[in-house]
Amino acid sequence: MSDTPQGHQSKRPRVTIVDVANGAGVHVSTASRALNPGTSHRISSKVVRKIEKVAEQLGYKRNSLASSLRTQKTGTIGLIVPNLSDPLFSPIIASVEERVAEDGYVTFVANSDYSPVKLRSIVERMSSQFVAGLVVASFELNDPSVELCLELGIPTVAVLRDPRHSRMSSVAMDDAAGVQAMVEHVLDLGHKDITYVTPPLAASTAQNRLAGFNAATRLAKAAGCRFDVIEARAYDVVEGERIMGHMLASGLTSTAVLAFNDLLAVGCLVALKSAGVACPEQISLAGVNDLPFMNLLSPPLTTLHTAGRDLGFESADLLMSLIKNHSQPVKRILLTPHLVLRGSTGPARKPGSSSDPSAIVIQSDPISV
Amino acid sequence: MSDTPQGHQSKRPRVTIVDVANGAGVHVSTASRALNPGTSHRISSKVVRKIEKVAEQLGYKRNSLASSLRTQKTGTIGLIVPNLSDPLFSPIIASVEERVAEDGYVTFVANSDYSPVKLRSIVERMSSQFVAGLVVASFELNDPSVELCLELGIPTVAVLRDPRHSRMSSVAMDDAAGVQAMVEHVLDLGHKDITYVTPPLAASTAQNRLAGFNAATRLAKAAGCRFDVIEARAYDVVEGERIMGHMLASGLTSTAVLAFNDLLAVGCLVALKSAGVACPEQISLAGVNDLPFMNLLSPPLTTLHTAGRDLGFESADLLMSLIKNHSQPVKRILLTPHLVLRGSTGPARKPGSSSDPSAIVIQSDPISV
DNA sequence: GTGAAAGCGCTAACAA
DNA sequence: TTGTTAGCGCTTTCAC
Repeated sequence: MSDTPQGHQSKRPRVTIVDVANGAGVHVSTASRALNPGTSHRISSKVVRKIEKVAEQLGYKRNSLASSLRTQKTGTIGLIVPNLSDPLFSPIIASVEERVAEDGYVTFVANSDYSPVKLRSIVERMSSQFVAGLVVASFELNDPSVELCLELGIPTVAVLRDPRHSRMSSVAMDDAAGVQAMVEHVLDLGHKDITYVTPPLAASTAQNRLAGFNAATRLAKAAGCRFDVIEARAYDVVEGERIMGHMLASGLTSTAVLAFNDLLAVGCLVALKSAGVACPEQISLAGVNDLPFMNLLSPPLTTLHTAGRDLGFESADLLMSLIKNHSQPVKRILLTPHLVLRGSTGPARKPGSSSDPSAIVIQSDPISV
Repeated sequence: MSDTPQGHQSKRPRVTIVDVANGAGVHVSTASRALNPGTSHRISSKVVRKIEKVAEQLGYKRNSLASSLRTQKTGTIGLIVPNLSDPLFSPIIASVEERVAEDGYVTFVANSDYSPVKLRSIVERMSSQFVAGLVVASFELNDPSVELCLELGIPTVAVLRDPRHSRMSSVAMDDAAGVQAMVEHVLDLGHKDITYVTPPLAASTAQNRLAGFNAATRLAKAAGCRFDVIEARAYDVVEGERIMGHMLASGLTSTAVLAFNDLLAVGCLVALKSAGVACPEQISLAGVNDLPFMNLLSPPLTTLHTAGRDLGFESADLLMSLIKNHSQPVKRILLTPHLVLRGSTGPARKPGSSSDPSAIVIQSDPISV
């Protein structure tokens, strides 16, 4: 990092509040009061109008740096995500930006790259920029940055993460319930041997989804069903492909594979295709998030819909109210994901039919893109 | 917009440079010089070390607001895109953020929502926040904000847009060449009747791609080929679906349809599927951008790859050098898109075979997901 | 309802 | 090499 960022020099010298005051023949303090919504009522409306007119003519723009320095308040909020390129975060970024803009705030974004160390330094930097608040999608389980934010006194909302044992408000999906619903869906389809692909349990989402899977299986295990959990090393398509390849090579018996997210599921799908295993006829597959285009894959992916815009909006909304009233009770908002049933899950293959592709009866009704 | 954004109150009063100076037994100005990379060499290294130690112990963080107010320089740059939710911009956002972070800058993002009016107000707001520079993906053709940025003296780089007749630097794809290559591709496949779907010509990309199409067709028209251009009203999947539905209904004769972008192409694909028209056997289809998952559609989409990360990196890099040296010559960087051939384009159907699906010989070699 | 004056925290002349 | 002083542009007591 170089340390000497430079600014631009405006061509024309900037118009300051002093210029406005002079132009209107009043004192700066009067101009300041007139130009601030909170204090303009203390000035006669005649003078206010005059000052506003002069300000308009001169093209006066308040210097927010000076204003913030004086008031110790800024009109900026920070948004931190673990991976700016993941399509999952796009609607969250967009909706947070929209919601805070309603209250006159602008948004800083930063990428923590799934690193708690980077996250910490971003939080510190944003704190030193005096952000009014933070929306963070990057907290790991027991992430020290949670406490850091709390100690720094920065209003903070965790999104898509649930720092359960802290005093931090959060907005997340009800992961456990969602996965549970997904397990029930495949059980309904007659599957008796189900594998769940989890990523490393660093994030609360990973834990919650696994908990949902385990909860659902506890009931079904009595009925003689078989359940497996396999741990992936990452969250992406490549890893999904690797892990499904691995499973197939080592004699996968499951007829249904549920993945932590769509990216892993898509990777699994790719591996199935290249191994010549039919989905859903031989193996049913499902993901989580309902990313764009999941409805257009072949087969279209059954998944849990994550309402990104709702998450972003709710978290930004919560942050705004937190900023207005610091001593608000901690809130923990859980949105319910809904099951999106598509072509990648189907009836379990008949017991007795081998996993030899040639023995499989193709019985899917093709679901169009 | 409410007008009174609030900041957070730190629990502990902040440590200022005065505290550090007192702690080290030196004057503030000495502390300031010691703590600034640009001036620390003027202080004896012994004192520098002492001051750094005290700063460290006290947990001093420079107040960037005060610093910026004094120096008229900020460590922030602004990034403006027309649609934060479009996957096309994700890698651009990510790579811009990464590149400027290397030089110690943080990134503001904002969404112009394809509105020149909103764009203008965002530019003004960012200017009043003293951004050091701007990367803008939202400029329309002859957008007045181009001149505004230039007049305000803000170093600005247009990305994915090419404000040709202005003094603004830009980084974009060579759209004309790309589309031309795409036309040649389908001509090679034997297509003699080709339709290009363009959006409204508000953006330079739209103009350039159309120009590329026209240039390519001029040559081929002599050979008796037929070319059509149809104008869509938007850039998205829904519009693609609508327009293809419309074309089919009004007796489309083309055997190849090239769309302005992948989203429109995907929409076309959806419409083809629901109309029972085989792609590519009856109609070949291609897009532009190579969005995530385009390789996994059925059929996988032939498209032009837009290197989002490269675009973002190059534009941020250019901006950094522009900030360091304002009087740099205007640069216009063009990246060459490459053709990604997949399953959605195939040989033209035999002349004489009707457009009746039942008469079509299925001859695609299936390309796996 | 308006003016006077102080100061947010920092850096950059100018001195010494 | 270090200290002195002024001031970036704004808001906010405190007077009147």
